[in-house]
Amino acid sequence: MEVKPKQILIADDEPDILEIIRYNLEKEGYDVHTAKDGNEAIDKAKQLYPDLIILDIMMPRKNGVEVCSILRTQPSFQDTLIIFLTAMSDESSQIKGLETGADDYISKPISPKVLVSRVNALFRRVSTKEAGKTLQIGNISIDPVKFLVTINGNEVVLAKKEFELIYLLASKPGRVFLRNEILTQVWGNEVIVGDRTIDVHVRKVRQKLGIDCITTVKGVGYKFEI
Amino acid sequence: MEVKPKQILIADDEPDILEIIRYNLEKEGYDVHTAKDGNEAIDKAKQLYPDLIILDIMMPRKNGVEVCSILRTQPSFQDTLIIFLTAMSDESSQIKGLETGADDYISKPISPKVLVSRVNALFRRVSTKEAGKTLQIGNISIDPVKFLVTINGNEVVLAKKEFELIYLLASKPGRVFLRNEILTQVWGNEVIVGDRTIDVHVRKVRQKLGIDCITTVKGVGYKFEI
DNA sequence: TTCCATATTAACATTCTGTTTACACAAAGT
DNA sequence: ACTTTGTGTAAACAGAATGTTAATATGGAA
Repeated sequence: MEVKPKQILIADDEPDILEIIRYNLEKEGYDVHTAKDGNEAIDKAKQLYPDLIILDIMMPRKNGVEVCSILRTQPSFQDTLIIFLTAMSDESSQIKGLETGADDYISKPISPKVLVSRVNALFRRVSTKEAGKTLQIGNISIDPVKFLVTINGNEVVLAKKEFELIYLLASKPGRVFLRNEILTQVWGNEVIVGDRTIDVHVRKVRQKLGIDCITTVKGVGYKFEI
Repeated sequence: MEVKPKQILIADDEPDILEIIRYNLEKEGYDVHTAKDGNEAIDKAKQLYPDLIILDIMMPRKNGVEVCSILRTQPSFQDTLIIFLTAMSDESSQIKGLETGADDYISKPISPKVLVSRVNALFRRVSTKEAGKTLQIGNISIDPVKFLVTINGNEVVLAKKEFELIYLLASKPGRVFLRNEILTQVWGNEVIVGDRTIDVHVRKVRQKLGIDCITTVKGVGYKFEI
């Protein structure tokens, strides 16, 4: 299975820092996006749904802690990884950061080596338990390795996009995914497709699976449930 | 996910101050409304139900403290954030302000930086505990992530507006929401709809839930209670 | 290249939601 | 009793959102 590079969003008001981080993370094979203040970070986060967000604590237009708590209130960012950048001395923000729901923090001045290893470690930590795993919901299993959906032992073959769609939805059964969210997660954030594209894929999945496990929430999005 | 920008109402009789504040807060991404005296502040507050009200202490036609205590007597403004603007020297009003039920005060002359950070801090304080959470009242649970209302384990599917309505009411069980308040919270303050619109939605919710958890308070509004 | 499956669009059909209209009903005031 | 005011209900409608189908594009494999 072709693995998309992880999307990382970095927010810091110092362009130099931004570039150092970008350089080192892109070298590692990540896709890096940047924002220069808190509000831009929020906007881009909602637009990209990145896998990891790195937030400087001290930023204009909403500091890192604020951005973090705002994002965390939304279901879509409940499980997004967040790392804080803190001034070395500032211990209290470190604590506060972790309280607010950050997954890690990195002290400035930044050592590229530390940065990269922390980021890798974080992805490793979640990937071991989360990603690439066969989902099992009721009598349906979704195996991303074999690229196979099985219902009561019957194998169903899905096309790539169809599979990614059902895999996304099924990764959090019950949770509603906004159309926007689905678009960026499955199609990628630069691709622009028409309104009906999602529907058509949903339809095909429903059709192929034969059972009714994708529910429409009108005006909102879709969710997986049996 | 669509998030409405926070609504802020500012009341001050000096147009310059009004504009400075407006400029800085709009830059932060907030929606700003203004009033030039105490009475206008009250009127606009009741019309907008803003998330935050910034009141100058010295104003014609009811000063800030008066406005604050008047608003605080109404349930609808019990949880609205209020900040006072005070003259630097005037310590007694600061104390009085906090006694009256303000959440913070800012000394004049105003530093945009201080202003913005105080405002952000205030929102952060409340946002961490409030938003996006599953409500649980008695045997009813209202889950905005799954977009689902559950009564004794039975799932009830509501349309978007219906859900937003019940979620608002249930967010403060027992508290009466004025019709106006419901309109601005659920429909938004620019949308104009007819008188019966709320009723019809209330009716549909009652119907779908099957149990009687929305109480009519005639001449006033509705409240959630079991 | 040609073939084939997949992905996307376009056009149209369908469903559902939100809103209004019209009227019934209840409570309170005169 | 009559009027006024406010809410409940049902039906009807417009428009939004989604479903469906077929046609077209795309891209990879033979």
